[in-house]
Amino acid sequence: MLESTRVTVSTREQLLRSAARLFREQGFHGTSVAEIASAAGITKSSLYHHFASKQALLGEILEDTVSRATPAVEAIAAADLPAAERLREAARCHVVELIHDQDKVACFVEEGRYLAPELREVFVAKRDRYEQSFRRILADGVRSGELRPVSVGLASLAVLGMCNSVVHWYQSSGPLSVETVAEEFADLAVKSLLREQPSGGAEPGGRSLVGSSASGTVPA
Amino acid sequence: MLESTRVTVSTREQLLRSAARLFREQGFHGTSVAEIASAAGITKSSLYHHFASKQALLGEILEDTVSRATPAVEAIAAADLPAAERLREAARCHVVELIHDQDKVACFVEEGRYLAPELREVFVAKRDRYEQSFRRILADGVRSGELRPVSVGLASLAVLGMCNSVVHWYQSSGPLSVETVAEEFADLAVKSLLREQPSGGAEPGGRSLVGSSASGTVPA
DNA sequence: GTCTATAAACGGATAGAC
DNA sequence: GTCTATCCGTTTATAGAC
Repeated sequence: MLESTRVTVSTREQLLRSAARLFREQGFHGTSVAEIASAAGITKSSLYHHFASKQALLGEILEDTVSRATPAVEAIAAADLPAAERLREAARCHVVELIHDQDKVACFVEEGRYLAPELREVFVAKRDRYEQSFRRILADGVRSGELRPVSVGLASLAVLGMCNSVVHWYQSSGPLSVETVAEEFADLAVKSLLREQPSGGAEPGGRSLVGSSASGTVPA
Repeated sequence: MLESTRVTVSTREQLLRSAARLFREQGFHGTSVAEIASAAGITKSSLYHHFASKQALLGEILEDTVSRATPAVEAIAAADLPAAERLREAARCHVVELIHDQDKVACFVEEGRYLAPELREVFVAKRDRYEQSFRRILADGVRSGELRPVSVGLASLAVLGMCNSVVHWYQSSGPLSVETVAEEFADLAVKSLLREQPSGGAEPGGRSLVGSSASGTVPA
């Protein structure tokens, strides 16, 4: 590390980024190797010097994603905190990571199913391990009575499905900050499962002064 | 209607069903016209007698879906009921319809973005109109104070994202009934947004006898 | 590490016979 | 309505020069 911050990126990483963006926009099968190479500023043939196949490109995008996200949620799941707080933090972390590298995560969520059988097996195992952290938190919360006695399997899929959907509409150029979205979604996840509301004491049917809390409209 | 129940299906409808199944499994761009025709028991050329293009096939799948689902949720949104009850019913209805024609709805959720620009404009407008029913219910609930003062835009996307995710993992051959999933998800949606929990009075930190309420494990 | 050239297969779509 | 045969552009991937 002789240089302070590297702004240039290796051709290899540039190819991964271009591929992730195009796979997200057009789908894995809707994107040609030539397009990826062109977006990275080289020819199709040169791409094959860096990656053995289009499949290998997708595989590495998914690997990048899961290897970065898994340690973070596993640490949260293992923390010495009430389940509701761990759930909030895990959901928040999930959304933040998702937006941080939106193209690659979108590939993880949407295009992972197009991996060839051999690679897909590994992918599914790693995805399951990631999701296991959420199931663990929910199971803890249900066992302790902190959370409602829901089906842990269903509720985990619901929370993850809700959070993952952010990848389809969030635009960093839009009015909503990463933190706003992450905290709102984490809040929805926790409140949907909490046994007791730490209520302010307002009566049912009471009025609210607020019509819509967040500032802007949400892009389609 | 001289015959009681038609078990045979027109070639045209058979093509739509085959296309929806294959688009769902392999993606729009990952499916060839020849595969669709073959799955319906005819040749590629014969398919072009029924549909002008692969795009037209996708367009009609989406049209089928939206034209069946929209009236149902619009009736619910307009009903003279508390917002929380309308939300529960709309979410339940959404999940039931989604599972009822899972292949076509999966195309609606996942493959609609691959429509050619002209057709996509119509598609997006119809999808927005569908989602508008959810926003309307949520806005009513927030205005009346029945629901928490959340951002209606964000919360609608959260609820729909959560419900739509069912399309990715539900298997009718699995242990979970349509009704179980629909009611659990509707419950999560309502509880995430309700201002006051109609609580049974258990104390926070209390114990539950139930580890996991639904019967079986959930498929990956 | 990048290029030009090319292989070999597959894609959507059409022509025209029956 | 379905077929066989075909057009022709595009696809993934490779060979081999620089």
